[in-house]
Amino acid sequence: MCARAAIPAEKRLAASPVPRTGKNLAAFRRALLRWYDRHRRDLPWRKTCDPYRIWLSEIMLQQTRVAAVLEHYRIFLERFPSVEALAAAPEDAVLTAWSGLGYYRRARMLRQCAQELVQNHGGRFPDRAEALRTLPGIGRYTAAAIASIVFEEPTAVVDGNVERVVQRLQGRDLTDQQIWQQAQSFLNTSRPGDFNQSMMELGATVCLPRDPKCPTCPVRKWCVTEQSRPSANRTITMERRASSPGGTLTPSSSRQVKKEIWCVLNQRDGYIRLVQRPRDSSLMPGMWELPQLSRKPHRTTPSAPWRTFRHSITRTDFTVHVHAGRAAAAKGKWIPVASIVGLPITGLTRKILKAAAII
DNA sequence: GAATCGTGGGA
DNA sequence: TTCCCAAGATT
Repeated sequence: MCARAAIPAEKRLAASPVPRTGKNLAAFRRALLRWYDRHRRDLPWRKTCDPYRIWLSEIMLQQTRVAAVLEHYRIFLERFPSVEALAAAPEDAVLTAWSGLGYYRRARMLRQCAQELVQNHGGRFPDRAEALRTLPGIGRYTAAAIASIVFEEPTAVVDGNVERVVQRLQGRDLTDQQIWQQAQSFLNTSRPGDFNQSMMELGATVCLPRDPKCPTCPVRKWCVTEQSRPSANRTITMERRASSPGGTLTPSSSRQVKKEIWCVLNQRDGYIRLVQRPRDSSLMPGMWELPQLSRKPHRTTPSAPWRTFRHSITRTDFTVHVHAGRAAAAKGKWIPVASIVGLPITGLTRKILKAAAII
């Protein structure tokens, strides 16, 4: 738990109507926090109260699994140990450290935010969610997460986990507004940061989307969904809310588009041929990748691809044939292999170069 | 409000 | 293999 900041009394005492008695509510909070204290995962951003590190973890974790974040988090902090270091860095350096994590706009806004903090806030983070919310890349969730975890502001977070947990507890569909309201009413205002994390942790490790582990759930006795389950051996999965008001579970289940592409892994004398995506591209702008062929090669040597990868980007499933050798690659630049580590390359490129033992 | 933005892993 | 995602924010 991090140091408490001075929070106005009216906010601390703000009470929303809840469908439980005060006694039940207190027991619910106690049970969840007790479970969190005993079972929470040991994660690096849970060992610090440094707002810079908490902020970085929250941005990296947006739509991204913990396992994918861990290594990037460590390396990013080595490279940019402070807001000042990040603010002073070239954008490409930040993108390089972000390479492979995806959603690269997060990295650019992270740097913009750092610059704004240095220029307008003396390099310090605002301690209230309302103020944090105005910074680049910080939305409603992230603002509340930083404010509650770092500064102990009693404000609830709602992410995908919390949404699912609240819906299950209630056993019915709620609008976004109702979910935020419910989360706020559940909040333990003595330990808001820990309580928020306990709700998310529950969703991430117990109240899973498809196969919730109800028998081990610390708050099952307050859960309408669990109570209505016909048998402990059966699992209830989240039903889709395709067209319900406030429905946010699954955004249009458009099926994946399949595409086949060919690219060239062209090496010579310690150099490799790479091309930079347009700076104004909506997809991975300014990042480097292997030169692509417009269509399947049929007269090249060798004609068979060196290797084939599968890689999905947003809604497109790519089958990527990588051809090795000296195929003419008019586009791109010769890049020294040794300098690739300092270049923002796409996740696919990283995957291929690793498979080729180049990086 | 809907569309968009990456990736790797598990069921 | 295929599908579904995971600690959202922006436009």
